[in-house]
Amino acid sequence: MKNNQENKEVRVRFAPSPTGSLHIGGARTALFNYLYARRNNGKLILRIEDTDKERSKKEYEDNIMRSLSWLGISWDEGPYRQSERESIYKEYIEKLLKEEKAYYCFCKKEELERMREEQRDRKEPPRYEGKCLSLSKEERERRIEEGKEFVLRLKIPKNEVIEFNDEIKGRVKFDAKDIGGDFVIARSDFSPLYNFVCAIDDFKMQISHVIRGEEHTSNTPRQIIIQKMIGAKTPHYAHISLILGRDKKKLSKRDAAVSLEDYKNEGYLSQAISNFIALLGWHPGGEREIYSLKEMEQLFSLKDCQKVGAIFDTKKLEYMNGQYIRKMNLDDLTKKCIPYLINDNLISQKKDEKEGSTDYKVSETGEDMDFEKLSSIVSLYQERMKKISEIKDIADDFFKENVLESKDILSWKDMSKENLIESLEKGIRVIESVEWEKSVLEEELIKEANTQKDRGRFLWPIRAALTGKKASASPFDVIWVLGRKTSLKRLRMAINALN
RNA sequence: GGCCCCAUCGUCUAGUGGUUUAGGACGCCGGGUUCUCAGUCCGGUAACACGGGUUCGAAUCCCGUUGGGGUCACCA
Repeated sequence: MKNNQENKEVRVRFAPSPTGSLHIGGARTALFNYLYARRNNGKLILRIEDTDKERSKKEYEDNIMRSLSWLGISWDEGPYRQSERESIYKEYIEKLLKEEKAYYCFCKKEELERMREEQRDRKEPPRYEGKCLSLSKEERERRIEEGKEFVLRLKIPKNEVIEFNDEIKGRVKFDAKDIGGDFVIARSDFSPLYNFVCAIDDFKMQISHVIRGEEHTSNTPRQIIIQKMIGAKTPHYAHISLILGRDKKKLSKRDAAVSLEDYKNEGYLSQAISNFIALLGWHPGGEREIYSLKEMEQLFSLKDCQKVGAIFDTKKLEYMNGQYIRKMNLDDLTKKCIPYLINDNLISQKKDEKEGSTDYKVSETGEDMDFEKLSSIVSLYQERMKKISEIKDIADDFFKENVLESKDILSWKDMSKENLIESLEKGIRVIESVEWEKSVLEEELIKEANTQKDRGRFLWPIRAALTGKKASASPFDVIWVLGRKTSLKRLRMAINALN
């Protein structure tokens, strides 16, 4: 006999089907389950719903688990795979058949489709009317003998109202006659279908709370019926509102980036993603909106979940990601930036044949570059990045031989060629003679800039010559990071370009 | 179409009958800092879908209308 303690244990599950990579919606469902388990000292079970053998792929299963881990979601049990539990389902199918709660159906697909169309035309809800229910035992056996294709259907009790208390939506009622008739629970090879395995597994795994997307609301009465038939207790249900695309429809593959891995690759931080998607449909109240996973684990409650779908707005995600990037320590940020620089062939990792602090090589110049230098480059853009991937575009000039694609970039307001050259030459003189100390460098450059009628006349050409960009970090920072030698070289190249 | 669910600024939301001239955040606009772009600081724009009730009082409760979403497979 189970004691109360055991009955009260919170057990939730995340049950993805491995037919695609983990996407934003699935990630949020997983997150809510995880948070709920943590908040209530419960367990999270990972269950792979791979009953569709055609569409299920191992690579997707791997992707899902990888993405969950990346997000910081860990599970306490599993992964269980439904493909490995077929004997359990078979047992129940046979039991139901024996008790005549399920039956064989030999109707052809085309036949059924025609029937559904007719029902639709008559403006009736499409449902299976139970044609094969009346087949005699002999007839049934004869057809099986003949090798006729069949499926197994569940005998749905008529005139019954299935009611459940949704933890988010409140009381939800379904009329048994509205759930589509005697639905199919297994194919002819006895391989079971979703609603059936889901109900069995939630029971077998003693799931206390089923937290899943709203699209499953209408499956709930079917699963409750099955649970009743096998004498299982129904778990609590909570259907969370959907994440919508810009078109206000369920977020789907059609929407730009939906796979979590895409976001990871673009340089979103997992903390930013979990924070952001959690707040899409959940809010603990008040005006705060930056929460760590740990904090959310303490605060999460189904009561604070929104009933309405939320549009996925990338702008705010970007903002939030920028916030998290700014909060990172520089070494960690640099480590995250390096793969993007390598991938863009701006730098390469040196084979560690020799001892030494130089770990990287600049592809274009062949120059060595150590981690410290890289992090000083990254530091200039920590406040400017929204996504890590931006580093390769925003800071590429640090890894190039010639940054000046066009001399046009050098001009500032109405300055003449002579004026520009003059500014660049002044810059060269300051850099050549100044004591190599960042504060002194900045001081001297500003002093020089202040002799102009506007500082831009001095600073813009220099910064442009140094970076080849309209937008960048300040010339002081750039010179300091670039170093005296490279800075002078670039300024001279700019003068040459003007002449 | 049947069934189910829902409805506060463009978006995410706070708000659970009076403390609200409806608060915050993103976005957008303007300004300060500034050679540029960011960042940062300051300010502004903008919403209770509509109509009936209930009540001394409704964004908050009830009903209806409209609108939106979900779902109706031998997918999950």
